Amino acid sequence: MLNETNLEIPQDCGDCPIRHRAVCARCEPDELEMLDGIKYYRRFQAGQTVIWSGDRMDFVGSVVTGIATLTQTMEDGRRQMVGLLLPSDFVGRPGRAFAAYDVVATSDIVMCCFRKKPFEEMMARTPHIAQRLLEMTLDELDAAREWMLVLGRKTAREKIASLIAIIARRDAAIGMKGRRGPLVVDLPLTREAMADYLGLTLETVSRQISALKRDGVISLEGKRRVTIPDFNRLLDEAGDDSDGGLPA
Amino acid sequence: MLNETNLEIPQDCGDCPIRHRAVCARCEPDELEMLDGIKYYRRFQAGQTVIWSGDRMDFVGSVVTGIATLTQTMEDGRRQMVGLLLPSDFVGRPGRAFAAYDVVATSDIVMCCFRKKPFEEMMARTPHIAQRLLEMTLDELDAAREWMLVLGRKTAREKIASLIAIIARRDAAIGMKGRRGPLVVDLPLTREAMADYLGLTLETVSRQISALKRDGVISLEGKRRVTIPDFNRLLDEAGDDSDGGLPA
DNA sequence: ACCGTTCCTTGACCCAGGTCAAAAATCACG
DNA sequence: CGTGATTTTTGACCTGGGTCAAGGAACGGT
Repeated sequence: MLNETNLEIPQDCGDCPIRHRAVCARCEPDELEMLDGIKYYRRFQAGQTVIWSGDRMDFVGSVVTGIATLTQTMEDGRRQMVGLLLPSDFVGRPGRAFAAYDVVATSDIVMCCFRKKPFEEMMARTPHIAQRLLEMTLDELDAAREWMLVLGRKTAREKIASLIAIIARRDAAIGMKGRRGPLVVDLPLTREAMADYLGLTLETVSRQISALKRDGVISLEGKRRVTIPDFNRLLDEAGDDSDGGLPA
Repeated sequence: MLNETNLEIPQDCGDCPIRHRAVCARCEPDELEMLDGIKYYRRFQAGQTVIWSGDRMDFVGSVVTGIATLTQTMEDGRRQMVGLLLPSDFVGRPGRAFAAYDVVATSDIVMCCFRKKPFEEMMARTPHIAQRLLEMTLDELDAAREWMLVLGRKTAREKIASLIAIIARRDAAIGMKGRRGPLVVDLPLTREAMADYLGLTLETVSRQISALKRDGVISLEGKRRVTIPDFNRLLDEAGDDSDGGLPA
């Protein structure tokens, strides 16, 4: 666990895996070069806390590889995940000095960071960045609202099915690997993290996953790898309109 | 109910009550004048649906007066409110052709609308608008995330206390009326709408309000008017850090 | 003042999911 | 491959909030 994989990965924006999805997606070559000048990479190990809620935040940045979570915690320890950060997702809020949520690395991650001040200045001069950030924020708001429906109105079984469906969709959006036939998805979360995401207990998560497996909606290989023989069946179990599925 | 109060209220942006909080907040006089040229007002009566989810949306706009809600509905009728639109809040998403949620007028409302196309064009040329919209969207995202904690982890009693606290805070932010002493707040929502907001049934909402009254946390005058003798007590019941309250 | 409608309250009962407890599976590491 | 730590599964039981049902209270129209 304590392996020091802190080698810096100096990288050119040109071969960046998230070049076309992150805040910089719309930037012209010259703008990109300026960003290139103020960026630096940071690595975090699985389980590490990137930022504590309430801490001063002197940077913003993008997840380049790996998965992180945004969570809120009440005084008595109840926790709710409020965001799942996949590659290209943005962390931090320009114009805000203190973190509003805990950010935790769920897997080993690499982040592309910018010191807040220079980034804000650059944003003021570069509409392409602000435009892209607005677009991404609107997408996140939509995702948050969909999640409010899940949290407020769905049953435990529907919640699990919804989570698997969402992860499967995002995987598909990125990887575009072998369409047709059964999907295979890696759940990047522990049962406890899923529970925090879904407003459930980890016992209930476990029971409902077992139930979906028993009923043939999914099958498991190990604890984390899920096979989905029929995606529409899964959407049905999630209580979603079955037309909202993958692009055909 | 069918009184035709459809008189247009031609209004100058200069005396607009939401001039300094809406999308136009940052605009310079000349920019404001351009907006003025493409705006028009629409009124809706309490209970009227402004937009149905899935409908083509050819305008965006701001709530000027009154209250509206954003809700999502599942096929079987389960409903979740995902936004509460108060004066100055923005409706619609630039770049999106179809509404993602139902928008319903909870009280009589006046909206300041812009046809989508001209507004988008103007946004591209006017960074002040895009900047303000980004800021507002980030605020909404924060609100949505706070709401995810409420939906996912709070008890029914805490949910009700949270809702009252939030409405009290927003009222205070706008009105800045008589600080000190017991707050008086009008709940702009029916019990059913509160239930849709909180992921509860209306019966549970009613019971919990009665319980908070019985325990002296609030008192009621009629069904909608709430008096809060001790705001910190209310925050406590909401499960919030009691320091997050009103500015002292 | 009466009626119909809408909104709200309260009671009785029940069940989905939480809690507590223990065992099983998996993994890291010597 | 054995040992301890971590994660997951499963069982037994309980409770918060949902469901169903019956009244009340408030309001607008005639």
